[in-house]
Amino acid sequence: MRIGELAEQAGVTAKTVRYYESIGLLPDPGRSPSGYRDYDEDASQRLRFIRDAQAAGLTLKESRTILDMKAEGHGTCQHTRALLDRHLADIDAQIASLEAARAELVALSSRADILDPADCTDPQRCQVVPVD
Amino acid sequence: MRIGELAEQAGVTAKTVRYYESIGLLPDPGRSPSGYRDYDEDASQRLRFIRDAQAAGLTLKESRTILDMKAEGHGTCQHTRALLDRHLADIDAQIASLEAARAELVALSSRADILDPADCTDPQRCQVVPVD
DNA sequence: CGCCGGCTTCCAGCGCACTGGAACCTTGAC
DNA sequence: GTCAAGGTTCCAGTGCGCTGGAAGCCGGCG
Repeated sequence: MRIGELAEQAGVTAKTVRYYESIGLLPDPGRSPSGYRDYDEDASQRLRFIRDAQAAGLTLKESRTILDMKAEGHGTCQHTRALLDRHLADIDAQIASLEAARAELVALSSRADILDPADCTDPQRCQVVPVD
Repeated sequence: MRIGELAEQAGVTAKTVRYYESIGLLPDPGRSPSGYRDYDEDASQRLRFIRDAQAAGLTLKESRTILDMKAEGHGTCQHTRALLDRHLADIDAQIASLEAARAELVALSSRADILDPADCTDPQRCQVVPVD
């Protein structure tokens, strides 16, 4: 598949895909005779893993380390194991934080439900809080 | 309390606190006669909310919007409500992503458990994967 | 009294992850 | 043939969230 299709599948832009390639996060793909990049399902999976990992707070560099690990089969080594476990701990901490923030927002939101909706009639008042 | 104590309570640096103040995220605190910033419990809470919100993927600007909202009591307005709900949706999506990434890492980690630990005896081999 | 850690301001720079834009080429539909 | 959509390279710029460092002031201890 071409870069646009790949990018859409993973929910990124073609620019981002080229950027990932430039920093070595995605391997150089094959090229069509005309010079277009040509991707397979592997690339798509790899890209999706990167997105997930990134959502989990890993940097691109860290994602790369893990992907390299996977590729080289060095899963048994102490320090790679430690790296994984550290990230797991990070992720768990992040999930906890997210849930705390979520609770905070839910509280705010339900307070919005209860309070007098009459306050909302004046568009001027709503402008007070800048949304951008 | 002084800036160092506040910072430590929230797990940030004093520099960060001053930076937050400079972008209007924290209100100007009172000052001691000698010019030192003087914080109360409110500031500490606000700072902790910011950290939580940030962990949830909100930008500092968005945190500010929400805090302003809270302060001004404009919780009932349609668009502030929408803002909150949008963030809630974001957070839920992020939790899902985190859990996917978590599963992925757990799988890698447990694979590390199962595989032959004999591979780990040679320190050279472990160097193959750069950790930083 | 000196000293040191912590505070003050101000300004510059940095790392990450893109993003925009110029200039040009390819593909496929009409 | 021509036209738009989408591909190519390369380089510079952007936004976020800090961070470092200089130069100097305050408070408490020995």
